[in-house]
Amino acid sequence: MSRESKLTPRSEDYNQWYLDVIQAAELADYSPVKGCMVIRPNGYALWEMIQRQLDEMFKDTGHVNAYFPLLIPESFLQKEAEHVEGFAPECAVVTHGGGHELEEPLVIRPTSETIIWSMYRKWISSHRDLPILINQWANVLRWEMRTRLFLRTTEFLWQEGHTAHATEAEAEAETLQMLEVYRRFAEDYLAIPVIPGLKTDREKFAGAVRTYTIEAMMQDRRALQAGTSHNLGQNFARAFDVTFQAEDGERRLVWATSWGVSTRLIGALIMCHSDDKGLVVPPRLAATKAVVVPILGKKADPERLLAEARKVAAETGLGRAVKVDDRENVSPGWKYHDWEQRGVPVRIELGPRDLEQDQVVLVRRDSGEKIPTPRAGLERALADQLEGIQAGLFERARALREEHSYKVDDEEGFRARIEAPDGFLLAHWCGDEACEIRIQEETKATIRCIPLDAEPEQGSCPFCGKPSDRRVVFAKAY
RNA sequence: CGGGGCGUAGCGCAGCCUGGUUAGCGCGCCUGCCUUGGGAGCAGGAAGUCGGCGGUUCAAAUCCGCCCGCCCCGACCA
Repeated sequence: MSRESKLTPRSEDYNQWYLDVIQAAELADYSPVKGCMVIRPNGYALWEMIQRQLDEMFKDTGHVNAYFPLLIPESFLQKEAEHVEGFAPECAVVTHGGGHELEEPLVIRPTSETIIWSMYRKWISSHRDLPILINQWANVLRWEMRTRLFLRTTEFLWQEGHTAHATEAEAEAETLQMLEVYRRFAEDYLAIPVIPGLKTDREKFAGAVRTYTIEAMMQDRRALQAGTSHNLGQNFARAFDVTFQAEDGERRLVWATSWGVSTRLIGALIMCHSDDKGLVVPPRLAATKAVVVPILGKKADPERLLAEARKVAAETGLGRAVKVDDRENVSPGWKYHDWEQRGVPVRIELGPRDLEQDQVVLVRRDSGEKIPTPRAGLERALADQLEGIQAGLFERARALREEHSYKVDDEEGFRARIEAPDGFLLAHWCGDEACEIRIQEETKATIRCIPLDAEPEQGSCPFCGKPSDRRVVFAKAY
């Protein structure tokens, strides 16, 4: 029996459980610098899968990748009023280089709008130069007061798309298109159901006209913003004087969007699917989709068993995504726990008895179900199980969200519901920021978004009683 | 920045209150034997600036002071 220390149960301390899962799966480690983290190979593999898929989706929608520099002249940040107000406090500033104090301090990018729009000014002169559809994969740095692995770290990896358009309508269409790309990615690959919606002015990006978001519910029923897409209007074009000559000969300001997702998605993935045994990775995102565990022992010729295990791996048709655990110094039971902690979707057991019966035993990470499977039909059976897991994880997460989404119509009901164990509160809101602030101060709940598919419905704000024509999503958030 | 907790071997901890030879324990690690269908067993072994600096003392992991770091909880944010 095990004498290993187990993970803190989710039910006991969700936050500690989250940290335990990360450690047990070797996803990340703390760096010597406060607030920064080292993304270990297992964690980086998840990021690579995210990158690979999203990059395809970006390119399918006409975008190209480029790279803009890490260092930005401090003055650039100050060109857009709201933007500077939003980011100045959390910027790290380089003041020295080459042993001398710099003439102008350089800010380490907290986001790249300013450096990019300073370049767009050079690149755009005619309507024929538009649209510009650029994305970049990069690191950014924000001096956060409080950090949490993956969810909020001082430095993080992300992608930021920055597009320039001739018309407002085109920019809005782009903003919504990318939100939809994010929604599809989150649901089809991360298996995380999300609510696409509009942020309130209070919650929107500093410098944006409108911010759209996809909001997800974690297993502790708190909300997590998983991606954002901004319609920047002409704010940055104005700040950096970026104009183009239209067909009619007139010079006009360019319309802009930006959109991004970050390594925070890995945090979402962990908090959405994992369990008391450790990480659970949706098959489509798993670099290792299956692992063959040979049951070595005296009952069968170990050499032969190992050779068969390797054959089984080949029979899965998974290529690099299947591993054979041929370690001889640890028991099969140890290996089971080891791979479960790492979230590998399917374990393939192969022992002497299986060998006799020309079969393997598939074990699902999500349910623990053991499925004896003939060798002959392995590839197909395994593919089916992987699909089943992918769909099952999404469905389970969706069910949890539905179960914990409540319509509330009065202040008392609102206050009662928002106390632990929380959930999404679908309530009317008058649209007044003062009311929004008051609700946050008194209940800790924020408006996560105004869902895009919200049906028009007459009602009244549960706090001030003023009329409202649609429900919004309130929740406690990460 | 406030509140709480913690710093002793790679990890988790005991020892500290009541100072006293070579600072312990579990896991992990190394070697060998033996095992292997849910975290095996035996034997041997390596591994420590006790977070740092200063003070008290014949003597400090232990008492006192200052400092540093990290984690968790809150206010800001993706």
